[in-house]
Amino acid sequence: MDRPHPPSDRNSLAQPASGTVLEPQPATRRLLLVDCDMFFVQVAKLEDPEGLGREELIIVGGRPEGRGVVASASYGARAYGVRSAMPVRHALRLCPRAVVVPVPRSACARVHRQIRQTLEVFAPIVEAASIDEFYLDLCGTERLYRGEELAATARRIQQAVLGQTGVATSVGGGAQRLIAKLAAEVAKPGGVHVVRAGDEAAFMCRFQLVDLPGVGPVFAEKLRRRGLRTVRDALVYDQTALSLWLGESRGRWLYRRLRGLDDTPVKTRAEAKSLRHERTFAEDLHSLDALQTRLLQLVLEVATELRGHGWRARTITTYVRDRDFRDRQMSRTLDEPVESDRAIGRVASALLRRLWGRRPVGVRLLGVSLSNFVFVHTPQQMRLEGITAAAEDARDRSLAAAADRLRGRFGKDAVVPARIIPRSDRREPP
DNA sequence: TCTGGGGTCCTAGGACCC
DNA sequence: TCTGGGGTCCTAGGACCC
Repeated sequence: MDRPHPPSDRNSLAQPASGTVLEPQPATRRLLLVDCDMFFVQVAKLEDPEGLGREELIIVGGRPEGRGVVASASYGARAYGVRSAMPVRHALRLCPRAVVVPVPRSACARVHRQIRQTLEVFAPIVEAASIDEFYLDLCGTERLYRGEELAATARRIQQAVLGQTGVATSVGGGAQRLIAKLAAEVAKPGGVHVVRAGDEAAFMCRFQLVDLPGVGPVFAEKLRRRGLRTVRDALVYDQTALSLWLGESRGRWLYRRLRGLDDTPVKTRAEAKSLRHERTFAEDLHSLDALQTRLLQLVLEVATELRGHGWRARTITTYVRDRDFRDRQMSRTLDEPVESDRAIGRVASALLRRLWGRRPVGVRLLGVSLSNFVFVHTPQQMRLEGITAAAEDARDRSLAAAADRLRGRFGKDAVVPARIIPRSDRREPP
């Protein structure tokens, strides 16, 4: 992913450390970004070809009466001014005839996998940057494609995705991820745009600073206060000036980005680093009891997903968004990773109690996040019995596994524990 | 207009260790 | 009495992305 703060600025020409294998690198990379157009809307239509498939005005997001926002809108609805992240209520005022449907999550995940499989036929490295974006590195395919123009390859890939999954895409191409990403924006909707090596600097000059991935509203405002709105405005400053003003790492990052310099590799994605489940309530919750009840459901959801991956987690985070939109969180890292509803629930619940104690005001959103994962089959460090108490034991784990099996057979509401948290907290986690 | 849900990465201070 | 330097881990907050 493109990041505002790259961890290092390694010179790509630097000699590798001894022992690393030298791989021949082509002079310029051939990268593509395949971006699905209004992905959620397309998937919703594919799922319901006779109903939604015939509609023109579609908003995918929360319920019309709830607190949801627009996740994706059809081009018809966008013509009325509907945009992503806009509250659904507001969107419906702009476009009252629009049909509102929830995000079809499982179908999106399925279509995502189908698209990836299609792309893997064309490129040795496919990186899913999000649910609807894929970077392709066509390294080593020069002979296979017999010198075919990158734009022609891109069009064949586009056709294959459409033919095999029914999803229309826009494709950007170039020698850097940043360039491919911006080229895909230019290509929308449904086109292909490739920037030739050497044309990057000129290509960048057509953008506003806020168009650059990694420049969000806060950073854009800071730049605007200096009178900088476009890439062209900012190009007159050298790296020293930008670093003095923005700090070393951010200054260097912006300097390179303005010029289209980006040697971030395309890599197959590693496993997720965190999992979270959260809920925004239709009405703010005003009591710890009510929050604890909702917390248990979230713990159940996120813990089930954790076990589905075959992972355990060491870090548990409970977070809230207060009624005034202030976000707060507390986390706890255990000495040993856990996976059971009971162990995770005990920690999450204790954290919630502390959050509430510090600021007992109405809560609009509650969430539980798990991170610091360990594979279940990774050998655990020996524990000194009697010195530290385990956060969970074999019984907790087998109970959780049994509940997972029942939910797998009879649905997710088949087993709902009456009480994950013991009334007396005699067994504090270590 | 009143702001979802699921992610990633960065910063900065403090604890702790050598 | 006045006080090193570097590294890692944990915690809380925040920007940003789709």
